[in-house]
Amino acid sequence: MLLSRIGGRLTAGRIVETEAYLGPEDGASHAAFRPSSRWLFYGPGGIAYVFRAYGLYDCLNAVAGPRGTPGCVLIRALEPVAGIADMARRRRRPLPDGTSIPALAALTSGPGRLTQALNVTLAGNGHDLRRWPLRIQAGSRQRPGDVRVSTRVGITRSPHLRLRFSLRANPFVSRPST
DNA sequence: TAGCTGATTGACT
DNA sequence: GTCAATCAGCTAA
Repeated sequence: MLLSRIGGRLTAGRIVETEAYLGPEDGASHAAFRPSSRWLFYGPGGIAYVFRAYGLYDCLNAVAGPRGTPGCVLIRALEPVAGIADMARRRRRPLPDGTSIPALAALTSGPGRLTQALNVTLAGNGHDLRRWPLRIQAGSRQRPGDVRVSTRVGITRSPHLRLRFSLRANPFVSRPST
C-alpha cells in the first residue's frame, strides 16, 4: 500500500506493478548514468527517489536494500483505495459514472499518473517513506504464482532484463506484459 | 552556455 | 498507428 497525505487529503492505493533498477551494472538505472542521484541509491532503503521524465511527469521510486547496496523500485501502477475523488480532481479527469474499472485505472495506472493522483512531486525526493505525508505500508501478501515477471517498460538501456513485477490479471497494471 | 536525452502521457489519424 | 509537449540533469566546449 502507498499512502499520501500530501496537500492535506488522504489518498492511497495498492501497489500492483513495480520495476526494479539495480546499480551501475544495470544500464537503465539512474545509479548508472545520473551521478547527482547516485548517493540516494547507495543510502539506506525506505527513501523516496523522485525524478522527472520527459519534462512532464514525475516518477516515484523506493530505494531498496541496505546502505551501500544500490537499487530501487519504481512504482508503476496502483489500484485506487482511498481519496478517489481527490485523485480524479488532481488528474483533471472527473469520474463520469462513478466507479467503472477503466475510469479508475486511468487515475493511477502509470508512473506519471499515480504521482499526479497522490500529489507526489520532485519535492518528495529524499523523503523517508516510513513517515507521513508519504508512506509505504505492508499490504496483503501475494502468492508467488500471482506475480508476473516480465521485461521493463519504456526503457532504451538494458531492455532485456526481466525486472518488472505485476499482479497477474489485475486491471490496474499499466501495460500488458511481454 | 548550448545542445541533447528520456523509467511518459494524451491527443489525434 | 503517429506525434508533440516540456525540463532536470547530463555532456561538450
